[in-house]
Amino acid sequence: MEQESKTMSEFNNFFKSAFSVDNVIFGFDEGDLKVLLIKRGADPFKGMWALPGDLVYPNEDLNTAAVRVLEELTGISDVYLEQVRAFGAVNRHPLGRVITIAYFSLININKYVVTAASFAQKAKWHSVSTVKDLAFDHNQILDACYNLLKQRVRTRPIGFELLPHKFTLTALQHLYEAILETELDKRNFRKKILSMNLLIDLNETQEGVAHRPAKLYKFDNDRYDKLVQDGFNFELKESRRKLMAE
Amino acid sequence: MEQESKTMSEFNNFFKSAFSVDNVIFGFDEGDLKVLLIKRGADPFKGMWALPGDLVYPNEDLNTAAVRVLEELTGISDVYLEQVRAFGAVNRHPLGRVITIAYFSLININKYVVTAASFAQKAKWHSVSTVKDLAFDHNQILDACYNLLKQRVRTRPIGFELLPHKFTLTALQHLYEAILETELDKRNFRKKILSMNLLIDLNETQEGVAHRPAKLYKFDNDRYDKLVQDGFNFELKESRRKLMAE
DNA sequence: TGGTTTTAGTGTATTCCTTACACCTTCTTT
DNA sequence: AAAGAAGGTGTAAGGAATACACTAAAACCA
Repeated sequence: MEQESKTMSEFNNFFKSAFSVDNVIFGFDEGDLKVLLIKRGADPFKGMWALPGDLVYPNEDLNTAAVRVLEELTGISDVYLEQVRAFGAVNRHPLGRVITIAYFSLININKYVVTAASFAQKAKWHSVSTVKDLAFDHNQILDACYNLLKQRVRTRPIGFELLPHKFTLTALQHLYEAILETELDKRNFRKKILSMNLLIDLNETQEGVAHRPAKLYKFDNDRYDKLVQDGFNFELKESRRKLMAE
Repeated sequence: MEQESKTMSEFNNFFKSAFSVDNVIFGFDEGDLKVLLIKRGADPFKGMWALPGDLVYPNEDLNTAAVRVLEELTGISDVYLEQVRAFGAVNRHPLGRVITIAYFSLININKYVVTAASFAQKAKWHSVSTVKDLAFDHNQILDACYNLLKQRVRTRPIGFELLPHKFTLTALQHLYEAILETELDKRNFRKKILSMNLLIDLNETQEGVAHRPAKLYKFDNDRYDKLVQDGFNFELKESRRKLMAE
């Protein structure tokens, strides 16, 4: 939303009420969950970091707009993308009534290419854990998206979307640990993940590491599709806290 | 949304783009999950059943609008209400671009009073399982809300919102069975529910039933609030299907 | 009034999943 | 060839989910 390239009169065309999409684009790098933010070059909130977004064109579906925002900024399409919810507090936008539909998407950070749009908008990856003081209500939006991601990652095998095509089990575990902000037991994690039969052993190993190289796996899309049709429920439990006790 | 009492010129004020809320109001009666629908008295979709909704006023928060729709129609406020998501397909509204934010709410059907608004709009409870051919994209919205309800009811103790203040364990079980469209084992259900210590035994029994009267319980709000603060996770499992086998 | 009807209410054994936990293997580096 | 670093593996114990059947309490009726 709130794209700065629009003139004020174009902007006014969308009012009295306008709607936008904002996209929380997650990536994973250096053992850390990242989010792609852009630095605002114009008021309101000039100079502050914000979620990438845009007003929705009159003849454009919401999902299409979210995909467009992602594609223009990153050059990537065909990724995991899900609507979270609408944010519509009356005063969330200083220039008028704008509600925004929040999306989150998961991309393999290595596929990210700096596009003209992302260059112009000074896009940069930030660690989710340290983000603060975003423009508009974007902190609130980020929180909501991150919470949904935490839930999704437990109940659907979407973590893979954040990794390269080929990955090691340790990388996968680190990803889950970063997202869930918890430590997982190596043996139990592997047992659980492998028991789902959603990984294909590529019979390849890492190269160029200064230790025993790990086996590489890829995600089994075909098998996943079959399981989804059947009502499959991926579930990953956190270490159980004892809460029922009085 | 799409309230018929607006004149065409008032309606036009909201366009080019307008947004509305639609509210899926669930109730429980006669062992059956119900949804409150209104019969449209004007085009578009004149004569068809639709979800209650309205355009959002320029200075009104989305949640406020959803509460207002519920209150005007039913006379009830202060109930469980949650946003589901936005629906914004370009052609979802025949008169122009209108996106809608879907909410669902849970009410005790006995508290429902026929208001002037609900009378004028011919509001009526329908069994969720038999609803079809709603106006606009309202079937799709109902489906999404029902799916979220199924999920919520497993992970949060919100079922109580649909029952009278005092209820029996059998009534509670029937409610869960209706929502989840599955049968539950009586003993296991009671064990699970009671082990959460979220019910207060009122030391009262049913009256006027032609069989052994059941004990009455009420929901323990205070204890629930404490548990929520602590990150409590209510969980109700379905009978486990064997899905991992190849 | 006693028998019939109807729903309420209760316990246990089995199975399966979750958890906790430590050592050997394989590769690189020096 | 020894040290360093991460990879990879199995088992026992505890706890939750499941399956399952009879007795208890009230109203109704003959």
